[in-house]
Amino acid sequence: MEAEWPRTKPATQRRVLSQDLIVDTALELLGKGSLDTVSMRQVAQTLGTGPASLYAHVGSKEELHELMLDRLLGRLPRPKPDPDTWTEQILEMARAQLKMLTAYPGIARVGLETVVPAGPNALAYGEAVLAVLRAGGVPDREAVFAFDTLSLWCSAFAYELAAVKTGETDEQTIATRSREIAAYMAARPTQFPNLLGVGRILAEATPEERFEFGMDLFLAGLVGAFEPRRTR
Amino acid sequence: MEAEWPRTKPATQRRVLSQDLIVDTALELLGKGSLDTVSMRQVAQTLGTGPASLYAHVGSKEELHELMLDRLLGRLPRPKPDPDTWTEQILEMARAQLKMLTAYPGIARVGLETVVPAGPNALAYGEAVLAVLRAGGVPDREAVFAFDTLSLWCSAFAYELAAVKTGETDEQTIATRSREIAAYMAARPTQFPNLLGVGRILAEATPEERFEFGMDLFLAGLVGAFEPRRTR
DNA sequence: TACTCCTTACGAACGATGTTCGTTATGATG
DNA sequence: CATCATAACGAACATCGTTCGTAAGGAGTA
Repeated sequence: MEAEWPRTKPATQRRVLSQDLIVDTALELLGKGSLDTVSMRQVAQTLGTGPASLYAHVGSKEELHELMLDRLLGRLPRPKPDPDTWTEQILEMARAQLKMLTAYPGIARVGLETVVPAGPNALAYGEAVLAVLRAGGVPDREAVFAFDTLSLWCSAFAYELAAVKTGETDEQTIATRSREIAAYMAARPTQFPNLLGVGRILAEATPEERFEFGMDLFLAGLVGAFEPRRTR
Repeated sequence: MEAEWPRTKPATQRRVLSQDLIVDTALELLGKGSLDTVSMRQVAQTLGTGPASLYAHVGSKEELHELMLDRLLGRLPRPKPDPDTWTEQILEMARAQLKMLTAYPGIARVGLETVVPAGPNALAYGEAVLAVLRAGGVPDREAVFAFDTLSLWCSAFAYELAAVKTGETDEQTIATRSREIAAYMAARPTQFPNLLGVGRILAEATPEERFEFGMDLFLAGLVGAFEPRRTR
């Protein structure tokens, strides 16, 4: 039995990295942390290597983040357009989008920061939303703008939610702040005649309620915008 | 004439820092850069000192950012509620909010990340918006939710715009990407029957158009939500 | 005036980040 | 079997937020 000769290079054979593997690992990390925990070093360490190794498959951290978002967008449902139920289809798609964005907290930020979502899945999803809108009779201009508004709304809402989800903003901190605010306003009743009474409505509302309210406004406004006299 | 004796301590007398001065300096930096350029070190260096000196007046970078946002919120107009023109007043306030948020690109992110905006100016502005809404006859619940939706919409839109404004995403990069996307879709016409034709509508639209479209949807939906049969 | 004490200023350092450079090793190609 | 493009990787650089220990200034008191 021979003592092992000290190797100058690691015993394990050369790692086989790939863009898919990196994106997978990054998504796994994102699933249990915020976007900030998905650093080049963390991903590399999870893969048992150093950060420099990733740059052969990914141009930058930003590019990695966009790849992650596109991967997730590929999992969204793309229902077959139905002219009769198009508003419900849009609702369904928006809910799925929000659910996905909050399941991977922090990825919403990528959607907001990416100026032009260029991934194939992003385009396919955009095509799907547009198809439903146009099947519903929404004119070209309104459909495109509505898609734009809808994407922004979902991403923004998910982004706001992510701050709480990831635990980077303590639940107790929120409670403390809310109490401080209430006390601050209560001490100046003449300054806040409106906020004082109704502030708790927002505090007690669930995120789902707030999201649905926005969606209701969006859909009602959209229908009214291109069918202003439907009942006539 | 005597040669100056080398002093062990800096020649300038002790600096007089203050929270206001720090926030002012930070805002000045933000005005000509992104939020990332407003680092503790940059602010300190602009003030001619080290980063540690700031922590006597500001708890953390996050707190500094919130202070900056609150300062800016204090400059927004708070019109006297007018039941006859309340929708125009809301429009005016939203436009002013967007203008401010884009004048200091990157500050919108703070608004999105801050779970509960607690600053006095944030509260005063919320009170003002709520006052206009209620003067217009919007019921309590709808008014509060509408305020929430409106804030999120403005912040999100400004955040998206900031990426372009600060130049951190090159104008040319956008053009290149758009061309790539167009080529990608043109090569797969059966896959993008809807996007292909109307994609350029969005590309050619100005940010103002997109913002106004969202505001139109918002206001139309809001009016319809609590006055569903106004014309009866 | 002399002494004490508390707040502020600040240099230095710690750990972590994204990215680049130069150097190996590997697997395919000729 | 020799060659070579490319992936892997160790080390380093500049930057970041934050903390610690120390020095200095002014206010309050004897």
